[in-house]
Amino acid sequence: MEQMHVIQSLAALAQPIRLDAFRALVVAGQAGLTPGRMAGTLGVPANTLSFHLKELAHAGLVTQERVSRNIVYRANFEQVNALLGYLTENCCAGAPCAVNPCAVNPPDTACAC
Amino acid sequence: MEQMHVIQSLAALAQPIRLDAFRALVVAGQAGLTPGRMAGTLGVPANTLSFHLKELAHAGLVTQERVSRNIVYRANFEQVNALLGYLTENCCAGAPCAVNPCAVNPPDTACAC
DNA sequence: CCATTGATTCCAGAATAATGGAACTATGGT
DNA sequence: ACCATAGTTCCATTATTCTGGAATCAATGG
Repeated sequence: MEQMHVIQSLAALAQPIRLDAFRALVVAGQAGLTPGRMAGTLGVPANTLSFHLKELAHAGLVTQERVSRNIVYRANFEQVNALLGYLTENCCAGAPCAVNPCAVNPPDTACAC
Repeated sequence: MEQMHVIQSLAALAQPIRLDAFRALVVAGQAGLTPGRMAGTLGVPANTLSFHLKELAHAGLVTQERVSRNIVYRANFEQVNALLGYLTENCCAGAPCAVNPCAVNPPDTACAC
């Protein structure tokens, strides 16, 4: 995952409406949610929500699938995991440290915690 | 960790200079780095870097300690872990899912993965 | 106490992001 | 073909963030 893409993902999540929407999708899991539903529960105008969902989709954090009249949005968990891993890559130059001992990082990164 | 603070942390990381600086601090670990060093390696004017470091500090992602003429910045790992946990809280409403099986979440959150 | 080095603050211009009204597209029902 | 519903795109306004020159503050050495 390269720098630019990470920035884009972080920026996508760094906005109240988008963070709420994303977290709702995380909770919804495989079932996903439609914009209509989200607009209702989050109390956001449809066009504004659409704008923000596009940001999330563009960052690859959510996927869209049309189902008849509706469009179902789902959180993209792989993308989130990749993002989390990036932040602690090579932490402490390999020395034992305070980062989550259960290793967000894949084994090939230098972090030994 | 509340919503507003999470937004602030994500926004702090969603900027190229700040993400570079933060990752450098993550790698540096307990030793930390001074603004002077970072300005050199990152190729950023001192005042601009200072502005960005303040953003990171304000979000609680880094700490500062004065050591004689220098100020040593260090990454705050606890804060990062809290941030990562927030993103996948209650994922999939408790159903088994694709989120990191090694559980970024503390045990009391519903995610069973 | 003055000079030097390391770092921050002040400021104003430039760039980027967020908002919501109105118009548009797509699907399905009658 | 027509209408209703679900979502998206367009656009202009507003608000926020980024940048770097100049001035300032803090600590040390002569």
